Amino acid sequence: MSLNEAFKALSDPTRRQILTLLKEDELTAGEIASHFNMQKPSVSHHLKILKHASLIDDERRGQHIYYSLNTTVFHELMGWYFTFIDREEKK
Amino acid sequence: MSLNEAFKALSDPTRRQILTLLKEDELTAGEIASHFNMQKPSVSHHLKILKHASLIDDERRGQHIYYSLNTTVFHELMGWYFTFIDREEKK
DNA sequence: TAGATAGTTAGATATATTTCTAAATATCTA
DNA sequence: TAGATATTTAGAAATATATCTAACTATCTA
Repeated sequence: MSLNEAFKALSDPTRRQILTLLKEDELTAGEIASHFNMQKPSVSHHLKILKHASLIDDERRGQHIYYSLNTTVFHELMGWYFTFIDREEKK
Repeated sequence: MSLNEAFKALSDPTRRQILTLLKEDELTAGEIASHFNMQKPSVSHHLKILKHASLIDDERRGQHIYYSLNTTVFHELMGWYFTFIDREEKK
């Protein structure tokens, strides 16, 4: 999965806030939605984009779907940013 | 300037490539534009967005405007990402 | 199996973004 | 100062994105 999707996914403030919520612990779709002033289908759409970018994982347990952070891509993104910081030391 | 602008600016592949070009050295608007299959006004628009997000600086020298990286916001973004990676060590 | 609860999908609409062409501004040089 | 070069601004068109409501799917429980 290209970082392209991740950069796109991270460009929306709602999606970044969802990730921030998931830093603490996994949450169900409903719990996530309850944090926002937005209808559930809209939140569901954001979750889909985050999942597509591999920034989160989902797992159904009974009636609920639990979402959790997947940090693999965060590491890759850090690597990308690091190439910009890194060059300063070479000067 | 909020990181919001930076995240938005970074969501476009052309803009990320402009930043990558500027890792090597400062470049004029024309030099940057010559790397893309796109008219100059479109590149100029991307430069404006990067500048607005404080990801680059510009400086006119005679007829040319030189663009260069401004790494301050890169550091701030790294900090944001780090809060996601960091929590893994706490487990 | 019917009803309730959790969540997604579909489709519409409003807004934002990307790109283009044409025109304007800034600087240099003969 | 006129013409050439570098770059941006303005405005239009096409595409993408975010959000909503209505309807659908999945699971649980009485």
